Amino acid sequence: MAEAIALIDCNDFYVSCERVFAPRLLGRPVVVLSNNDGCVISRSEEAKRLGIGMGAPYFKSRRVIEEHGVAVCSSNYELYGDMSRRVMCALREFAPEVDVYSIDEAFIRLGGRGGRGLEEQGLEIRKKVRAWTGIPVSVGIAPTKTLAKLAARHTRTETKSSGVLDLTGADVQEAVLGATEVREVWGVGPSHASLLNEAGISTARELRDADVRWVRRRLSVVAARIVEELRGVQCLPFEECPRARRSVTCSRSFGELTGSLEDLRDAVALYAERAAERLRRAGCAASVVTVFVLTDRHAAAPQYGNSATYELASPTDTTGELAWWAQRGLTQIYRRGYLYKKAGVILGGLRPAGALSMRTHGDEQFERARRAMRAVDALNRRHGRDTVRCGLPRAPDGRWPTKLLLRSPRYTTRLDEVLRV
DNA sequence: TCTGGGGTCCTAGGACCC
DNA sequence: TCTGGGGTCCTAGGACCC
Repeated sequence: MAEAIALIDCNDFYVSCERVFAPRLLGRPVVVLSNNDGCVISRSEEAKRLGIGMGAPYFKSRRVIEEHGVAVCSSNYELYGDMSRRVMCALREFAPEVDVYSIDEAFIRLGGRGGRGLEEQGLEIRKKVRAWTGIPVSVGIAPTKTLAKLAARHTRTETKSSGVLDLTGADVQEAVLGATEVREVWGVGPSHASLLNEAGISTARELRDADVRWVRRRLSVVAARIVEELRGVQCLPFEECPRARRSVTCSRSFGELTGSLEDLRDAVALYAERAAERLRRAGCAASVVTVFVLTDRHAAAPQYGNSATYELASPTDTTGELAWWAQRGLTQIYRRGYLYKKAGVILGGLRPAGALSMRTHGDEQFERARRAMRAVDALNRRHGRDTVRCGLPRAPDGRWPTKLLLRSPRYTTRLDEVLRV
């Protein structure tokens, strides 16, 4: 049996995570909101049927949510991240190499295993992941990643479906591609979809059969690769090892607007700290620091947005140094008289932190700072985030605790929040 | 009143070089 | 009359993903 690629896609992932620990949410419409309870970012099937849009502002769906008694959860990324790790662990039982694509999706390779068919293997994966983690998944099986994505999506939207679709056969490919709109193809966004539609290409099958040179010219090389992938030619490699990160961002919209530099300083200090923590967890050091501020683009008030970027003489992974540059940038770009909605810190020029020993050698101050970071990280890992903080924040948790009024307990990662029976 | 956060890659155009 | 040709690097902005 020829090798095939399977995409395992968790259904309505954030909602499903909430349901694992709160069975009262089963069978009823549920949505999960973004930070500040701003947008709907995950919906149960029941909620989708009520017409609640993906990414739609919460306040716009509020009426339908109240009318139909939709359960509403603030996002709980600690829980989702941990559940994701469990799902990926389960998948490793089926294939040694798992290509983790996002928090709720992964590719694995499927071959002939003891003569069992691909669909049968897909059903077993689905059953086991469900049993071990409580998360329902869809499985798409095909010769390429793009076709596997298409298969998983198709089986999820079909009303009578086993949750598994084997798209390796020519006939089933023909039928499914013909029934899939081009804008549903992975990598085709709204802009490319309307361009393709104008050219008379409206289904995935028509895109597959389009002139690849024309697609290359009018869209991009990425789009040309999609065409090849739809034809069954592998262009997107299976990635056994996670690719090296290129940047780390920490940014937030504020619960309320502010015009004060002091407020922005607090926010930027917190974001720099968070970004630096993530940087160290990834085992990286950064040599480029960017800080940005933005006003509320939805407001009628005067708009302003700016950023400052610094290239560091030598890379670092210490919070103090990174935060210093972020503050310096903030001083540069801050303008009085505007009401700010959002700020953020981006760390770039990433490289493995191991190479820092070059710099450490002979730089005692830097060496001390790095030892301090290791100690701080260890304490925070052991006793919970923000047990130790860097610098002197005005408020223990920043000025704007992100609004998370409806967040569920972090069942799997906080001892004081475990499920009580 | 109320619109998230974190990423990647590609392209076009300008600056600059020989 | 008649203005080369080819290359690299950088950046901003666009498009897409979840």
